[in-house]
Amino acid sequence: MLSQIAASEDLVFFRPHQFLTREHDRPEALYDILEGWACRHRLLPDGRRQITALYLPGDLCDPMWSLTPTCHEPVIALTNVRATRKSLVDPLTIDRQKGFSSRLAESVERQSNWLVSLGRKTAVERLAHLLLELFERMRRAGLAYGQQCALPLTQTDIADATGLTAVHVNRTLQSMRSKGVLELHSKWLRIPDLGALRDLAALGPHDAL
Amino acid sequence: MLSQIAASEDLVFFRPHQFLTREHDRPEALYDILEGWACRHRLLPDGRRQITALYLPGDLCDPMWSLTPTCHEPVIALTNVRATRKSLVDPLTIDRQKGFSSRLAESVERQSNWLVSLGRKTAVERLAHLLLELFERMRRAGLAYGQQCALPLTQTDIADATGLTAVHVNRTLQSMRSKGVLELHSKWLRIPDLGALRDLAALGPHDAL
DNA sequence: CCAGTGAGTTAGCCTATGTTAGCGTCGGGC
DNA sequence: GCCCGACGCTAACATAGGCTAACTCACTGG
Repeated sequence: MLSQIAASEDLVFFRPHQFLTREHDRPEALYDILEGWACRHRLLPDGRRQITALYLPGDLCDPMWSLTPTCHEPVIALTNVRATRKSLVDPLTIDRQKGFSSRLAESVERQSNWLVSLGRKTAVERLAHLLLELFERMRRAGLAYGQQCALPLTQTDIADATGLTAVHVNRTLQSMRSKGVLELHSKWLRIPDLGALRDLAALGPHDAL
Repeated sequence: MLSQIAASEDLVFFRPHQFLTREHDRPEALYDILEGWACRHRLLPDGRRQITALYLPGDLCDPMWSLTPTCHEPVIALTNVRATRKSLVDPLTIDRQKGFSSRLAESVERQSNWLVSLGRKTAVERLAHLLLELFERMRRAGLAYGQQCALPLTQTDIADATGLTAVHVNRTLQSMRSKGVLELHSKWLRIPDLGALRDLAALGPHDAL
């Protein structure tokens, strides 16, 4: 039930629902994801759940831990995850990490984007925004093939990331699919018309993904 | 990427709606607010608006600019603001600033709290949460008097911070007022029963404010 | 083989919240 | 004194999205 033994000093594996980081841990290491997806989330006392960040292959989870004395939100695997563990013992090693500060900046900006999405966007806009973001991140990670990529989230995961219910995510995805702006079957996403999806996402002219 | 706050400090003033920082500026200075309130926000193409951070006296706006190459969201004054301008000059020593990293950490954590609030909480919970947070911050800044403090936001501002409409904020505040959990008239907040308000805010057992 | 589980799907009903519109008050500028 | 624009407030109506509950498929394990 706890994490499996590392195959080598740095390499670690996790199964779905396993914790990479527990709440209130003092952050001692960051995980660089090689394969699989993970998320950071929060549970309200009555069980409502909000996913506050998604981690894809190539992501560090979470760069924000380098800023805070304690992890206020747990990180869990959504799929099988293979990662390398980067010790935080010496903060300077992290600062020297190649690309660390740009990853941190991206992470902070994405959090703002999500805030706007959750606060002011409709279901269609939130889904379009999320799926575009994820596709773009997969593309940058070299994991997109043309207009397609893997998307190993359940509809419940998507609901918890977008602040909707799973039922409504289903309804909304159906309707988007029937309009031909996206396809999403069996953990596989295809975006026939990127421009159309962007229009649906209510992005500002300067919003990057 | 990290920048130092230079020794030189200028006193500056802003009027309501004036920009402290414009979108897409390269951040050259942070403002330490001495008096008045400000916010960071974002506008969607059709005019919907989301406030992504609030700045009270004693706050630095925005510590996050030290992480990003460009300000992706404008900061504007909500009231008259008096602040000192801290120039960002030397890229290596910002973390020497007294209290800077803890301010940054708080700012990052608050952003997560808001994300959960916008994604999963009801109107009552969001308002309770926001007002508690603001009261607590005012208290820490030495600006609360017993169970009261100034709260110079319009109901429209509150709506844009909580992802609700001004009309619904009004309705909900009325109902909370009639239940005796808070009073909010003429820019002045009173919280007769802090515990009751906390219960309404759907906070986790470990959520600080 | 069967039972159990997780995921996607659909339907019907329900309510929290949005929308629109209008009213009254206040304070500032002229 | 008189506008005029913010702002708070209310009411009537509209709807996006929540809630509950089934049913279907895999898939898994015994």
